[in-house]
Amino acid sequence: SVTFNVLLHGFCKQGRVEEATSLLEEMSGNGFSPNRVTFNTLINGFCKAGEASKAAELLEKMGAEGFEPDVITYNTLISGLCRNGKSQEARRLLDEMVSSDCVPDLVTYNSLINVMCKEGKVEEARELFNELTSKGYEPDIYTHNIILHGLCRCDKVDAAAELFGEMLAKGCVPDIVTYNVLIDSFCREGRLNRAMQLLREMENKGCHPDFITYNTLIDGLCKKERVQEAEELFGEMNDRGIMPTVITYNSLIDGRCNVGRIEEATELIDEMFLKGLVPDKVTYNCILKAFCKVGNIQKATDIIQMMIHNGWDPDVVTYGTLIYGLCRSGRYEPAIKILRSMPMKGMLPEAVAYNPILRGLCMRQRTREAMALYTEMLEQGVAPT
RNA sequence: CUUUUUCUUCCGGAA
Repeated sequence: SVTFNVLLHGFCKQGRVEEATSLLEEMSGNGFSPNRVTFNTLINGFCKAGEASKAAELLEKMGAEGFEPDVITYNTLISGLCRNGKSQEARRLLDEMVSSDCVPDLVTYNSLINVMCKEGKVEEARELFNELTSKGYEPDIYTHNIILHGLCRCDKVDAAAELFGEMLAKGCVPDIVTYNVLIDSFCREGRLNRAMQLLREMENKGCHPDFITYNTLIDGLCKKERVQEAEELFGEMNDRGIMPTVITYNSLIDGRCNVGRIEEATELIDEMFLKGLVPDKVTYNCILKAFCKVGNIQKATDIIQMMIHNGWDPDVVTYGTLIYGLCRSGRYEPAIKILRSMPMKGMLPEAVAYNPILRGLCMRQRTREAMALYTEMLEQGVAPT
């Protein structure tokens, strides 16, 4: 059954949880009995696929088949529920975990610290981090990376630098994630040269950059409109045999678009297909935005068609962008029409979708229509920004 | 054999 669990894990890692589930059912019919690891694997699979409720159902089923959840089960669900925005349920599970004498381990604490950071409660996270030692746990590389990332993301760069120093002093060796976090942080601060320097530093320390390192730097350079340097780095990445991902291309595409190289950006889509990479919604949304900005509604519509043709449903961002584009071209009626069609596609327009229309109407002395639309927006329960 | 950390479009947060 170890072999079978490995197989299930493989399916889950590829996001094919449904297939994993049916495979399990099939095997159960043939007399195979799942163990705790089997359940843990599937619970994790559902969590990662964004189906937290199905994961919770599996917990029930697991109990019904006589398996008590263990630390790993709880850890998986706690982080999974939080990722899916169900932190109150996670809280409940944590209590259940403690009351059922299942002792939280370092992984549990790392998850909790991470959630606190993601919720913007970095101070609270730091407190828990400091309490770890007295609880008998030594913060590991995960703990440090989580806190470092949390501090960087809320611009507490000095605190982050200090922690990094402490980390080194304690003999905790920075790993590739640590470097990636720091490089990203430098990029966001606009200190691109420092970020590039860190890339070379990590190599000297024997830590080899991976695709995330390059993606981070390429995106950072693109955001600063240093697209040519980003392209050079992209070349370096290829030379070293590090395969680009969809995210690499999305960054480059967005970068080229933002410096007005829309045609060249579009060419990258073809290149992606040649490399076996499948452009995603983000890819199309980037190009769409570029055409909208220059008021080319025809090309904008074309790209949406291409997106649909390749099997992607336009999302809120797509619609928001198109509405923005139509407004820029003064075409308010079609913009409003699209806005109104959104609920039929199962999407509730947010304020972002209304804003360009409202702004445009106001600037064109069509305040009355703007007010009517604004009232309508409030009636739909959309919060103004 | 299973659980925790890092990268892309829109928005938000802060001002």
